[in-house]
Amino acid sequence: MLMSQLYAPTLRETPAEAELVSHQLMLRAGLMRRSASGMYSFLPLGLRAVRKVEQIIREEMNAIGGQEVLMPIVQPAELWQESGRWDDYGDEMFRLKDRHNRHFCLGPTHEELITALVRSEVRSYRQLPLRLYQIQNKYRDEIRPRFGLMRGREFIMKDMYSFDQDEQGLDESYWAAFHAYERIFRRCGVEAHPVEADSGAIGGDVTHEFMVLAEAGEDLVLYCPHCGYAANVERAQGVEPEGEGAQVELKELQEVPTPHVSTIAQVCSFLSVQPENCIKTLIYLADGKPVAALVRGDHNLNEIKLRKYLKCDVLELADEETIYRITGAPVGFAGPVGLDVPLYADYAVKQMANAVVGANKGDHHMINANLERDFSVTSFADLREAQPGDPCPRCFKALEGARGIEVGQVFKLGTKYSQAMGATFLQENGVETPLIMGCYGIGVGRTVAAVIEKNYDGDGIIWPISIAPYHVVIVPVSMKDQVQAEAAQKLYAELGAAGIETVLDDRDERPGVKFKDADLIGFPIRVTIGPKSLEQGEMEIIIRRTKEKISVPVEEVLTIIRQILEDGDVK
RNA sequence: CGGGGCGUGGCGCAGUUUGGCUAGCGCGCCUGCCUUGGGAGCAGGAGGCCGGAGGUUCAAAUCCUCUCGCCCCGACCA
Repeated sequence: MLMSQLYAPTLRETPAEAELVSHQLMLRAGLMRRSASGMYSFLPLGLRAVRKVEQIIREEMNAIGGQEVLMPIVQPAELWQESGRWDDYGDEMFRLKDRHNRHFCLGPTHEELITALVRSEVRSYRQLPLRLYQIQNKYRDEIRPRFGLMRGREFIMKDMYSFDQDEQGLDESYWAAFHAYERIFRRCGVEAHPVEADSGAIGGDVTHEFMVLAEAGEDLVLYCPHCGYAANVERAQGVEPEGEGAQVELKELQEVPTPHVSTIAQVCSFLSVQPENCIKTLIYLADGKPVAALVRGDHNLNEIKLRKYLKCDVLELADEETIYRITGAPVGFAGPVGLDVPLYADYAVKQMANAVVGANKGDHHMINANLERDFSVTSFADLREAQPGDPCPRCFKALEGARGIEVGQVFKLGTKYSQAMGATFLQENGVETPLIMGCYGIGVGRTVAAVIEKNYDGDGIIWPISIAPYHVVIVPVSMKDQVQAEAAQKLYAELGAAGIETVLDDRDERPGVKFKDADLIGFPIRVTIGPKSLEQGEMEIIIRRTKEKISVPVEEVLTIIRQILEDGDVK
């Protein structure tokens, strides 16, 4: 490709719309342009990187017996009504109607479609296992799209679905995908750590997310450097503490006026106490029934844990009116003492003494509240959001925290969809059974963004060879010098013939401009052709990642480049 | 959805408070000269219904109303 022809509009200045480095660089290097909030057009360079990632994914999916299909983006409402997700999915689903007033959505994922596709064709255990995947656009009307490709409303996703006849088969599919994912991300040039996760709206129990650790990540990962436990904060388990906590003298329960003091922070500063001595009382509606959840003032409740513990479908914070009805006080003054709803407390509450709590009375709190003496709870459970420093649930050493970009997730779905949608098969013994499913996603664009987020410097992107849009850029210092131009053309032809993806920067620009663009776009290898070295029969090979410069005799350039590409990245 | 901010040539911005003359600046773009090892220099030039609609006024980028788009923070933590 000739640089003079390549549609790669680079920008000298950083566009105001981008905050994340990867986002800025993708715009500056001319990989993509925004078309609407959360939606992007890929330009040639960006698309080539995307295609490379896709190709790696294809190879690894095929290697575990995956077969590629392509399903429509527009999906009929009926299928989603069958699974119950037409209502569950909410505002995040792009919905539309056709001219006959029939309802459709733009697929946010494809469990329903694939299940419908398979149920009419798979009849027998002899057709299993079946692993189908596609690489397709997905649509989610995100509440707040941001960070370029990190959280878009339209995005490219690889999604595989497995169908097995039993749990063991599912297990095999799951771990096959798991290990394929490890290979995929490694080949793309990033470390992605598998962490235990919550399955969210997709459903299922066993699931791992693959996280690229980066400050820009939207998720918090807790991991144990000692035993290797790693989990998304949504999932990370707490540990039930042993013993009763410190023995201290129980002081007298006392009501104190706290005018206009409703948040933990306000209470602490008003009463000169620490958040860890306060109990937060949160009133929830679990499937419509009021419950109270207690956590220590410096802890956050993990709603996912509470919902699971209560085994309820809908869990939401109670509205002001309900709170007033239940506690007899406006929002901000709820407390466990005398509260007549089921009370569920996080383990940490068990060890508290002389705590500050809401008084269930406007503008009042109580101090020196104590468990059993002043109030009792229905049960204790692991309800709080784990945080760095908490004990590891496996080995009890301190957990550490890191931010992560979720580039992939694998789920064991079980029979959630096959059951709801009647996707069954006949077992060997003739019994009709729902298919056992798994699903496995990779965010393609997000992977590209994550790779950049982990591979850049002050000059621009540093592509790993495996997904670089092009491998080599040839930069003659001056195209007007016949000798250089001819040498450049010759090398360009040679590299092309050798199957090396090369761009020749044939623009009549000053060398500085060409070097800057080459660095910004991030070609792994640059060959500079200048008058001085050429006189000595040499060219310069510059490694983008290390800035290492090697002078090489002209006739050896191809060989050396080949070798560099074969050796892969030096990290 | 709540809060904050921003929409002015392709990009980055000034001008808006206190309405006023041909709406500026840097970069980029075009032509020519010159230059060619890290985003050169000189000269000339093109390009803007100031997001859109309505209104106030002798006069609106500027004031008022409505609207659209984009960015950031937050979204129930009592």
